[in-house]
Amino acid sequence: MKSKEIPDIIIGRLPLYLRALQRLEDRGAVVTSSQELGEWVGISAAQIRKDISQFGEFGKQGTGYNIKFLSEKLREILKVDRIWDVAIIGMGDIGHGVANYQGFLDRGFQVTLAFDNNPEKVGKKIGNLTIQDTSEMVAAIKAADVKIAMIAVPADYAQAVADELAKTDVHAILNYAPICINVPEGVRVQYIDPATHLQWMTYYLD
Amino acid sequence: MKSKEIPDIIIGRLPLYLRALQRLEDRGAVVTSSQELGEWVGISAAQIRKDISQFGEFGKQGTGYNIKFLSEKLREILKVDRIWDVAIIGMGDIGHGVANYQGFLDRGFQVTLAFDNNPEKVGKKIGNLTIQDTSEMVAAIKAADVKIAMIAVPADYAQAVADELAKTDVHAILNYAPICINVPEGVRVQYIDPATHLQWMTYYLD
DNA sequence: TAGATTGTTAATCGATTAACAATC
DNA sequence: TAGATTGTTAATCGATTAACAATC
Repeated sequence: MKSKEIPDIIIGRLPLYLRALQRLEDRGAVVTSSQELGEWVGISAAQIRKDISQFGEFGKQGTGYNIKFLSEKLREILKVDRIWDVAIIGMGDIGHGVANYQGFLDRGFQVTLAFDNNPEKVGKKIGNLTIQDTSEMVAAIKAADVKIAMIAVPADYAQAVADELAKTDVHAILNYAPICINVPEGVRVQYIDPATHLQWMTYYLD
Repeated sequence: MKSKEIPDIIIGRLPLYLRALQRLEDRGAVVTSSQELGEWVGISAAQIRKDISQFGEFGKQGTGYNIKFLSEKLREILKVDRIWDVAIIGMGDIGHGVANYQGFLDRGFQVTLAFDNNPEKVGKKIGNLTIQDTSEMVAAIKAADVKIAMIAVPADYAQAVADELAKTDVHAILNYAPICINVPEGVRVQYIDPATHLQWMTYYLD
């Protein structure tokens, strides 16, 4: 058991390893090596061994890693050996897409609350989810003890939503609004902005 | 004019600067400083100055950066001083969401081609976009001289789509499928996988 | 035993920060 | 001129890679 803090950049790679392991397992593989896993995720074998070894000795010399065992360990480390409830704020196109997204459940998440401030949308159902008014957000999130939220409102409202979320126990925010938000100490934010990703690549086009 | 290669990580920050500058401009600001811009994007002032200075001397000592001027320069550097045509492959929920996304046009992109291999979807319209059969993809992308594609098919088909795209002039791929794809030298790939982002944060939750 | 692959250390590489002269 | 802020250099910090003993 290490007590020193693990660099955030290493934490960020674990989900990629887990994702690849799950695919290897689906294919019926039982063991893998840092070499093979590295090819699947596009990361050097040395780095994968170093990353994994931060958390324990999960491999066997001469053999490699047992896929099921390592997956389990990674799920425990990342705390996705359970299902987390997630709230979405903003039920426009993006919010709808995310609410319908089928890829969450087997990776540790389910959307259980949805909010919008448009009275025409409030009360509508998406699957078995009923859209609530944003004015009820803080109370509903507190009551459900939700820790994770996704912001899918226009950029101009994202900071206001983040400020409201600060009144709850939400400590992880996935922000789809194309703007950097300020949050209290201890709250993590991740950003998804397709235009930003595309602009990163056009630099290299001719 | 510098001839040495600019680190990719710096290129990746330029879109964030540009995004913040556009918001500052919307607010009516005329000049900004590395200090202020840094607060908007969550990056140190020193780093912003260093990043920007890789490309020229765009600021004025004692004054800061003219927002309009710097935006223009960044758009030129990133080559988003034009509109790029983009193709989407896979018209499920994600593909639909991306096709309808309103945030592309004023940041340099427009979706002009959409493909799916489901005969029931082929021929349907999304806005003024008609879904074509994936079998026509290579020919259509070549004919339209499209350089950017977004993959929104299930994980099991993503590599096959990438292999087809390798036959075209597409050199930038935004991959929504939760899998790492192999592409030829010179082709760039960016990934968007919300579950991966969420799993990065659950580590820190309790 | 021989072959393979881990876990770990030391060396390399690259990125960030601090500091300040230049100058608007 | 005095104050402010850039552009840039040198110092620090951290991450990646290479190499290999340990061991399955």
